[in-house]
Amino acid sequence: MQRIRIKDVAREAGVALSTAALALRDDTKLREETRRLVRDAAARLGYVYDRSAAVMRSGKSHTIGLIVCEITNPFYAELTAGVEEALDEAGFVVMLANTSESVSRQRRMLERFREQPVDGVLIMPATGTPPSLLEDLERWRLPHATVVRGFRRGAHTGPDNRRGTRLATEHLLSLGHRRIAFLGGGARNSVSRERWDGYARTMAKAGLTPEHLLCHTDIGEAAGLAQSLPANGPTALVCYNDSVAFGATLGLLRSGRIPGRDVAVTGFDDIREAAAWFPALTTVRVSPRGMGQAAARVLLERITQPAAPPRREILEPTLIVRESCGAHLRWKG
Amino acid sequence: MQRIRIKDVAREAGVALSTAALALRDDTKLREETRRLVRDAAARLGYVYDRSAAVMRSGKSHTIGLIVCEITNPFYAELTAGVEEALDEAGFVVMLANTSESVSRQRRMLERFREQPVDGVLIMPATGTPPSLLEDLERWRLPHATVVRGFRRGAHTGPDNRRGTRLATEHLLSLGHRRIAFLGGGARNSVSRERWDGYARTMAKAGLTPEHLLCHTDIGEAAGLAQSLPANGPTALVCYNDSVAFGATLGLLRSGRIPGRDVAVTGFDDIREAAAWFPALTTVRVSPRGMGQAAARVLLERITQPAAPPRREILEPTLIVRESCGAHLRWKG
DNA sequence: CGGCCCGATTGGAACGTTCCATTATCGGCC
DNA sequence: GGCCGATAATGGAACGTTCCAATCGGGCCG
Repeated sequence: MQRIRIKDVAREAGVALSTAALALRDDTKLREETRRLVRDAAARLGYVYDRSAAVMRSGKSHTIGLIVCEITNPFYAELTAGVEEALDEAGFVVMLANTSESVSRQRRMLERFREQPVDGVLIMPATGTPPSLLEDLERWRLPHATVVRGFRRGAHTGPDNRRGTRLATEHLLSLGHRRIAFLGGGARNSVSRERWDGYARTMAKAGLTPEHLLCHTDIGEAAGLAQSLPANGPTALVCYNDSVAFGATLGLLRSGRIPGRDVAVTGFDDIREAAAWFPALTTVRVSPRGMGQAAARVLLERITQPAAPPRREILEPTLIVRESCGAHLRWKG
Repeated sequence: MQRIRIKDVAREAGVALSTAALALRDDTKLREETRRLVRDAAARLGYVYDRSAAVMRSGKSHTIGLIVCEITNPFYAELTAGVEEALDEAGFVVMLANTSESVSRQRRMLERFREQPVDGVLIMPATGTPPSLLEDLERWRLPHATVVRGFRRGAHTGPDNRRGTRLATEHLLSLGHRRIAFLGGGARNSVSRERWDGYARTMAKAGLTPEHLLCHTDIGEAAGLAQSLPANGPTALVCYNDSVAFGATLGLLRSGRIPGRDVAVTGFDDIREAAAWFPALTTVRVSPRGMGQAAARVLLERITQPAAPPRREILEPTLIVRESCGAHLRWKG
């Protein structure tokens, strides 16, 4: 009992090989009756479509390569889920590569995807990725798009990071804070730069000096920094993202301070855990899942219309006011 | 300027097609000199290996399908990272499918993977998956293995869940707790059953009655349950996993109780955030990343030796005592 | 009645590798 | 000098689809 091919189905149904192939694709060039005939024969024999042959002949694999900079980061995990969801709907499958922020691993995986039958790649560039990567992809004629982190050129989907931290900073200013520090974002990538920038500009416009408390996107590290914050230090923290904000609140708790009451904290991303947090996290919502879906659509557009100019989709973030900024305490007195 | 094939490289190097093919695979049947000749020619022309043809001819894709029940769950995200890491090392690529605990979506993806050129599938079965799935996979002759959640038969890698909750429960008993409840694990899958079982048996052996506070694996839901816990309720909570434990501590904080001091809490999994938590989470470590790597190896073994009996690898969990169980307070007085 | 067009079906090449059997070359040995 | 084995290289079929051009009937029109 060996594998059944279209040839066998054709013989069983009493039609030519190409007719059977057409029927199995449900091509309307064939009479409905013929199609049913073939379908039945296929079902009887237990025929299973062999994509590898189709891929080789047609050159389309209906597969895309997804390069994730750090899948254990809840934000990127959620984004990945969105990408996968949208691509599945379009009949595409995701090949996953987690680079763990390693530029060399990213390079290796991209070279593999070039050989692999992949119709395009969606990239969240590892921190420190040289912009020349984009040129390579273009030279390779590999359809591509970036998400969250991006370059000046090329198809891209991401949040308006400057606007996001501006909203958070303005909110804290409106609550009366003056010593507001920026926590996290020590990485050299576009997101770090833009988020810092939105905060710094807003501070400058208010006539205040920005202050950068550098740390990586790591709960433990952020917690340590917040814990050792002096009592006469900043009264509010604009955090690089939710994970850093979580760390900040934990650090404050450790040092006996209640986040929201003693020091205001804001996040960025609004990952799932943010609403359930203690205190519930005031944050800038960008909807990672929605962004993943949008990015998938942008890439699919590149694949189906390679000649069209690459689309750049900047999503507007919104400020979600909860408890960690202390706004709710103003009403309670 | 069209795509370069082996044929072109062969002509450039002045050798036969099959010689060039052999050389590009660095086959030792060829003189080193010939291999170099071909390699140089390939480099000169910018030859790119076309895997789709190789896959079709050889029947091996060096690709596996990974079915994740919920990738936004940090535990599974970490596990996915481990799988990807180990497979990459073996020269395999991961096709990702996130089922979001939907049995029908899982079915659909598996059927797709059957057509897709995939050498095997690694599955974290969605809650409610019928055991007949295993029979289907066997009938399809698709090499497979389960991780974390599994069935009675078949290749499997997972933690000793019973032992895990037993360790946690025994620890709480040794700290003097008597009213210990089990929180979470409302899902109908093997993990839920086993973790509950390990707790319940240990309680019974100590002559105490087990108590089940049911909720899904959701921080918000767990927080709500813990928050509304009466003052004369359980003094300790054995949680289904770390996420539920996080929820529990947040809920306790909300109701003005300090987890660890007022109510002891233990988790399960030891995900990354557990150590940084406030209070640092006492939990059962299973090392999701290591488990992912182990599972990948088990599946690869199935693929390379289909005739061998499927391996079942049960990993021993260890109790990591931190602060949330209150053990550290015993010394401080 | 013959030619034409249209829808339905067919035949066969092509995709770019891998795999297997075969040939060529050469040195050593009886 | 012919035979053998080993090493190095070659030739060509095969994998299972898709794609394109060709064929086949039958109805319609002039």
